[in-house]
Amino acid sequence: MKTAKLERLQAVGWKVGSAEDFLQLSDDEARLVALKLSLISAVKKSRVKRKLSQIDLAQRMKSSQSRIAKIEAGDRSVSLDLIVRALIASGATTRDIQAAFTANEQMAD
Amino acid sequence: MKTAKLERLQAVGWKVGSAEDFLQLSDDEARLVALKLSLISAVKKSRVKRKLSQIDLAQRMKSSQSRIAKIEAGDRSVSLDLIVRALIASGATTRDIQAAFTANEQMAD
DNA sequence: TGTAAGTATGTCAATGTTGACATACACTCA
DNA sequence: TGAGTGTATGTCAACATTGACATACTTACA
Repeated sequence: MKTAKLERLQAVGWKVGSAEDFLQLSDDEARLVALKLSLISAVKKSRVKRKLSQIDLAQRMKSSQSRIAKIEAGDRSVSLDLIVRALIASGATTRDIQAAFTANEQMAD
Repeated sequence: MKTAKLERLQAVGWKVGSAEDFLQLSDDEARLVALKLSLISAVKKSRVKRKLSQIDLAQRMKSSQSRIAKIEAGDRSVSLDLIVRALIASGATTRDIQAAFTANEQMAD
């Protein structure tokens, strides 16, 4: 983005926007979505690997079976926070989490 | 947790709870907090490295300067979602994000 | 000193996320 | 068939998070 004439305008503000901004935002958004998907599949993989039912996992993280189902279904009412909490509660190691990110790298861009 | 006499009781429910549950929850909580802190410091590192002001970064992710400040201050009104968005928007590579997790591994357990 | 750029903190209405619950669906076993 | 176990989906009041704004603090530079 050209920072020429805009510098004075944006001052304290910041709502400038441009096609480039939009494109980058789309790209970033895509990266975030891909990351979420990777972590989601890691949750299910980790849970099943440890032979935990959705109810078991829900107990472990003081949540409910329906929430776990929504996590694994990729319901949009589920935050990244909750996904990572589920991943940790499912017994996933830090290495497992990193692996999910690695898988994500292949999907991104 | 012993699944003996409880099996019948929990049935559809799942609010059983125990000292072990509590301890594990604390541990999981600690892991999540440590992870957040790692990502937060990665955000600031990445932003500064690329010579972006908080306003610059805010523009990139359609947020506001005050939110970026709160992210970096570890304000508890900030979600993991927003931290990761900031990390991505700051230009951090997937490798950078992984590095943040690696740093976290040293802090965990 | 002053002024400009960057950062920090408090507030709040709008929006997003949560556990909980009901209920439906899928599958296995007897 | 029916009972048991596990999973999926819709709903909602309570609670959490958001961008936006005002304003204060901090440096650096002249």
